[in-house]
Amino acid sequence: MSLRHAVLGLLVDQPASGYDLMKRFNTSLANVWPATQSQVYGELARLADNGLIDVAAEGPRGRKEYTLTDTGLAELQRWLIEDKPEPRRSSALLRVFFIGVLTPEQAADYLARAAEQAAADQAALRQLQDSLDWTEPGQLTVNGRLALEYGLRLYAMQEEWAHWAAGQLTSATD
Amino acid sequence: MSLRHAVLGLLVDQPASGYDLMKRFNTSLANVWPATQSQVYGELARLADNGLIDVAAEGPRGRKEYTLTDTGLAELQRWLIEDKPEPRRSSALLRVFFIGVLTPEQAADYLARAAEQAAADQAALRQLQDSLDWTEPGQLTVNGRLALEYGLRLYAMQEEWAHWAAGQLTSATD
DNA sequence: TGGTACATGTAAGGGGTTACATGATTAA
DNA sequence: TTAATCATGTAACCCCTTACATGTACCA
Repeated sequence: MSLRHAVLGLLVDQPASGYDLMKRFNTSLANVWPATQSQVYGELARLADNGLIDVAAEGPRGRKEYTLTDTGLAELQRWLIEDKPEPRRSSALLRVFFIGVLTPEQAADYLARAAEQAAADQAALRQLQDSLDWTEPGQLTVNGRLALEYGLRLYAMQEEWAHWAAGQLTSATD
Repeated sequence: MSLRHAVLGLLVDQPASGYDLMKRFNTSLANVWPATQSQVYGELARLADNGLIDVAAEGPRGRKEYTLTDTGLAELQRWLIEDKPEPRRSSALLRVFFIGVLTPEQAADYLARAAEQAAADQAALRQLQDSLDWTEPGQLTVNGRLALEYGLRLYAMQEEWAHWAAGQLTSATD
């Protein structure tokens, strides 16, 4: 149930409406925890019911601006420290498991495209890194840099692995 | 919708009952695509309805042994080649984004534990690698090796990153 | 004969995605 | 005045998890 904690985290020090939050989800968290509008509004209602957030102000067009309560902040901290990460599913790895049903040519092509994709993703992240304004300090930018570096390292690893795996397949076919 | 393709993949060249499949999910695919008994039986019924698998034999205790049909194999191959990987969610990265709400000590502790966890996961995978019998060739073992290597590289990267991130935080706090 | 392994299924509830539905405010 | 932006909400459908429910075959 991490959507709830993503919402809480985005409200730390920055009160926002559901509409505002959607923008933050679509920019800062796009590569980390995507969420849809329908999900966010539902979760906001639930969090308010449970006292983890408050409606601090109402504006035009029915705008409701939410703030984090003490209870909400405590829950966010608890989650950060206590909760164990859930088991991960990887459709990419699942494909690798079954790559044997393809012809050697198709398999080689698949791995080549995987390597290209990883390289492209890495380039896109690097561009994002260059485009962001790192001059003004703040929690999101500092921690965003850590997350961004994780992404860069992940894509680099994926690219190297795909090349290695392609080599393994060709040597096995010989 | 990858569960469907996991089931199809596990049935390639190896007819099985739902019970058999559960064993394969809990061993070969445990770290790649976990599935529950209730999911597997439901999916088998749906796949049979859609003609992607057939009941090839019935045994004691109501056992139904399924085989892949030509349509099923074709669908598996199509998925391998055509389908794009879905956007990934990472609760680990989400935590990193919000690590600023912890005290510096708590944050350092969190990253230290993340590094330890990655090291432990890597060690567990290496043990699995050593314990498996690689002598008998077969698609699953060959491709399983590729997937295993991916896991080893991923955990290594996570460990290195956690150490680096811890360094970033301490230098920022100074 | 009694326990373990084999074997299949259903139900309830949570979370996610897509699509639908509606309306107010602002700026050109 | 009209188009873009702001703003919230609901409904249907799919996937996943947990728990419940039932019964058969085999082996010691």
